[in-house]
Amino acid sequence: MTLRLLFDEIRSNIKKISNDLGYPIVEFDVSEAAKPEFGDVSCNIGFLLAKPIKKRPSEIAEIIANEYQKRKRVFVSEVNVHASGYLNFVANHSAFIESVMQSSVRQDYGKFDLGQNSKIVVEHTSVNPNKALHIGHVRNIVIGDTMARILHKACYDVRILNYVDDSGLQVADIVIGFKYGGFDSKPPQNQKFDHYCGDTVYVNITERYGKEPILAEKRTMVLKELEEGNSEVAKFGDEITRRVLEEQLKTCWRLGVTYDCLNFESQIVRSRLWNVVLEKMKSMGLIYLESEGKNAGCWVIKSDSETEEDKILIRSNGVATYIAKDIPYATWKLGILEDPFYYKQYTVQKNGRILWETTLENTETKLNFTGDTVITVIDSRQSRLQKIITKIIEDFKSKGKSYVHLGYESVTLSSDTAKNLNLETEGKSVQMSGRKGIYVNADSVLDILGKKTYDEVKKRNPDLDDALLIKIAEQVAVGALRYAMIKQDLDKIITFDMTESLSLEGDTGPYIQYAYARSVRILEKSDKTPAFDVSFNDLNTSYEKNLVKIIGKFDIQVEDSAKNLSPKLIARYCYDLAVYFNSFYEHVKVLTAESPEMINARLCLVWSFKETLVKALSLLGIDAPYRM
RNA sequence: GGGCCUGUAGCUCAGCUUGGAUAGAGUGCUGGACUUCUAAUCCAGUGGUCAAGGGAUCGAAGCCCUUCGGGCCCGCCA
Repeated sequence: MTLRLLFDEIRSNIKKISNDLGYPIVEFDVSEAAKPEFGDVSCNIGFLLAKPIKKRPSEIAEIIANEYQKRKRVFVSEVNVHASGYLNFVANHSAFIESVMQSSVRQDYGKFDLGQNSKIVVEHTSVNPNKALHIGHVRNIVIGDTMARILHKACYDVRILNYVDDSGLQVADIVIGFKYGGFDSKPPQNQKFDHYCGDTVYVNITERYGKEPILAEKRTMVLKELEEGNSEVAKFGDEITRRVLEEQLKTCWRLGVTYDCLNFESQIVRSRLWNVVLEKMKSMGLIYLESEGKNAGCWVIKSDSETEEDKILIRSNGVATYIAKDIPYATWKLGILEDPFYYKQYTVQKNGRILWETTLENTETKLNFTGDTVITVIDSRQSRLQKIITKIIEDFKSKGKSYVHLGYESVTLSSDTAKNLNLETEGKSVQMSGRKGIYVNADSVLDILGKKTYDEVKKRNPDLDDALLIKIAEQVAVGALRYAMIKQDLDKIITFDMTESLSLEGDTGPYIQYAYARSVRILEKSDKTPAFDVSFNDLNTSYEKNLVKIIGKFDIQVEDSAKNLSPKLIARYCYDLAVYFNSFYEHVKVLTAESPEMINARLCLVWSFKETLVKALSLLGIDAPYRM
């Protein structure tokens, strides 16, 4: 019995009692008690029935409590009425603890069958392949990757996609840099190619457009050639794109992120999927040829409201707009149209997962990366566009809610960090911009964090060899960055400050990892293997009870997080686990407990905690080092 | 002008979906705890007109309306 089973029992009993008493049906809430002194579980049914049956909440709670006493109650030891009107329950300690301990050591603990193996696509990252990933991209990547892991835990069949926009202006810009801007396509020694393209070539070329009209002229031409795909420029563009992509992926893998398939925009364009979608939209009457007004001669999507502008899909000169690349891609992800692609293996990733890529050449390999539901992780500046796509897809599928835009607010740079980039902002934070060179690269942050944690781990663990120190430092650096990017609500702006992000205390990834290392250490120092076939009744301090209770909540957290597409709930859960463990650690001695039985019982609890934490952290993509 | 998001402690944020018990963390500041399973820790104190006003409710940080402050989006660019 985890907490969920306790809730379920109380819920069904109250429902029965209320029904037997002839009360009207109300949507009452059964939830964890707000404070320990109230008990373990609370129910608000008294408040809800107060009006319909004209009794005071506490009076109703009293009646139900009396009735509850008469019923069979296996997992509830006490039913109390609070003067406020709440109905409070105390769990049967021995039954509860026994069940949490047993279930928490199971390999699949925390799993909750919400998805019933239905296919779900998560698309994230999707960074233009002309630059290195900066910390703003990291937020996207971490949200997408974490969500994918949580959905998998909630029994969805998850496919992860990364969309490579290799035919856009940004790629054209660096192609121009190499072809006409005088840049060598070999980066200076020791510099990653993506850093070189983004930090040097891209920033330089966009700056020169104003002064050198010849470069600007080349732009349109290069862009066209990239889309069409047969020219020498297109081949060169493809080569450059792939070199950048490879370096970007290295950063993603460093963060513990993997994918199933890379989708190249150029191929979507060249596959002519757009024409099929267009004809279908015309025949379904989803788009209109405007005959008058400022949009005369354009195919448009009519807006619902009067104030919102219509969205142009095809210009009066017959050329499709940007959104025309997104719509066929969205239909492809949902498997609405016949798949024009073949697939070939890009690489095998570190975790053994094969990464595929789309191709238009017939490789005789047909795979399926579509889903019944598609989640697209894009920052909320794209909300308007995503709303249009969602609407069109709904018209296509008529099934509703199959295309979900998971939006999030952007990452800005604090004024201090901006100052380090020679940018004076008068104390205000500033939006990042790849074009203007205002950003902090993900690799740099990880390197700086890694250096700091390396020194710290070495100081604390002088006995460890260097290779291990480096590994631990990297795990802590990644943990710190991933946690910082995921703990906050999606619609809050994250202001990134380099100095602040180096803090590893308090509500941080390393704090949680540290709790794990402590638990491992206890188990390591004990010469006994914990035996679980005993009674745990003696674990009855508040520190122990709290820890058991939080461990017992894991599957509920997974459910909530998956249902609400809210990855931060798992981050908070990990933090709470660590807080309760640290408190236990300081107040309750394990290895020097009063009896061998007590030592064993507490070792079991530590083991349970360790297993649960490592599973929860893995949903965040954070490794837990055993020493730090 | 329209749309989306946001405003809770000095600072950074939980809580708001689904109204209910004394509004919680981290950080900062003050003080305390290492001969002890790792002090990246723990414990105590400090700190709040939940932006403002109104409404419905027995009851509002939460729901509705208005106002104000902050951010983002609204091209026959991508």
